[in-house]
Amino acid sequence: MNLLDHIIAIPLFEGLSRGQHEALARISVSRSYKKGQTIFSEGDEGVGFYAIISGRVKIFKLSPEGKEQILHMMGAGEIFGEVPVFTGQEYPAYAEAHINCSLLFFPRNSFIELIKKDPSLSLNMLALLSWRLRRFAALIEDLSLKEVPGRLAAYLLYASKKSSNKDEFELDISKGHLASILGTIPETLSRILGKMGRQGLIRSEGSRMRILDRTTLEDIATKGRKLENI
Amino acid sequence: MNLLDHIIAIPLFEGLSRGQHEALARISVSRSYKKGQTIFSEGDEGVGFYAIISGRVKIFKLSPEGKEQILHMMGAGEIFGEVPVFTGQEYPAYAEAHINCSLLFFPRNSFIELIKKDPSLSLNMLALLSWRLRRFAALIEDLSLKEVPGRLAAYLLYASKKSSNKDEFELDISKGHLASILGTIPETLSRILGKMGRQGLIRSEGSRMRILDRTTLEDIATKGRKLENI
DNA sequence: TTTATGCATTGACAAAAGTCAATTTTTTTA
DNA sequence: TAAAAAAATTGACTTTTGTCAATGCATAAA
Repeated sequence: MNLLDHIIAIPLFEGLSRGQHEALARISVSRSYKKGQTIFSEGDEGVGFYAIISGRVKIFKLSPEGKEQILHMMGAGEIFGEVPVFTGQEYPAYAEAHINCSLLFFPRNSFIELIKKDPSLSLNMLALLSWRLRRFAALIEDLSLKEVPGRLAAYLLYASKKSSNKDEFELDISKGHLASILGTIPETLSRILGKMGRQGLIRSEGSRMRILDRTTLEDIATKGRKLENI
Repeated sequence: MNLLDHIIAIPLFEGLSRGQHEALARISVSRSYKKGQTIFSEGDEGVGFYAIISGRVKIFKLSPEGKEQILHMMGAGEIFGEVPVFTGQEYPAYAEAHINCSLLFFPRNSFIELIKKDPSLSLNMLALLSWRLRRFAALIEDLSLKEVPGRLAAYLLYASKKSSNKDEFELDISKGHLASILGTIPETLSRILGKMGRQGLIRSEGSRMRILDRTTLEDIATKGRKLENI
């Protein structure tokens, strides 16, 4: 697959003209990262943003003690590092290759030039940022208004919907990472998964999950219903 | 002050031409809200966004039990409700007049027309959304990686910086609202303020706050240092 | 002034989540 | 395949935060 095809496959650039795609191809830079490699750190100068051609990228914050809160796990076609492109400041979080990654880098200045000439490109970008704000608002709501079982139930329902909408699915991240996404620690996650299993809500074998009682999970996720203490 | 002057005073529209300001004036609609009145609810169709001419607006999420998490408290010159303008969906949170408000409403379709003709307007909008993302990322970090004393210390330092950067300042919201902003409840906030007072970090008399030991507060806010148990 | 009304504070207690350490399981790689 | 490393689980315990109820305090209305 050549560069232009990769660019056309990025949803952010959907609906743009051939000429716009070519202009984007001209300013983009291909970069590869090995699993575990840092792409940028919080506080680094925001010199441009990235699109994922293949691989997965973890975006996260770190506490002083080293605990991480994952903000996103991103996959092919997704964009990250775009915030400082428009505020002209540092990256607000860390980005790390979760597996080997092939990325396209778009330098800030060239991209701003392009967008100035091109309102349709900026409308796509506005939609992307708005989407992200919506997801962040939901995450803030979860973190502050729900307890861990509620956040986990919401995640499981979301994950099952995302992967074919069947009751049985495979977690595509480790449980340690899931704990971080939920804003908790592996021990707590493990205990709650255990409780949910004992109550017949789910079956969890390694990364293989099966939802057994969707209704109760939904009540826990959205109505704040509690888990029994078994 | 007339409509055009109000529009010129909105930071989002900074740097735009006279003609652009006039176009914005033409599509805008003046609206007033009394203290406590709902401006929109989560789930309402996103028909446009608002700018605050005067007053304060509370943007918040509600848990099933009715507990609220404040996402923003906004004041004159600020913009809210812009997310569904670009994603074309519902408002993702509630907006309520915190005191009597005078607002300008910008209908979605007219605004999109304007932005399509005008890259500089969209660059301003992109910067605004990016700023907001940055703030949300910081809030997520606080909620998931810091305990309540850390979040409170960060808030106090921020509030003192915002209001003249002196050690003494006035809280411009009630303590109940502050608790919600910090993702906790008034009782917990009250206890932690008490502890901080007894340890000589702050003096809190009603809404009048004085910072006595900035260094320790900073350690609590950023390094996860703990409060003594007094 | 007196009486409401809403907000803030305090105490006793309960629940939720985190820490630390030990152990088991899984995955990696030598 | 075996050994080593990483990840997940479990138990005992602590800390943090929330709940409920009572009380105090201030502001505003009668």
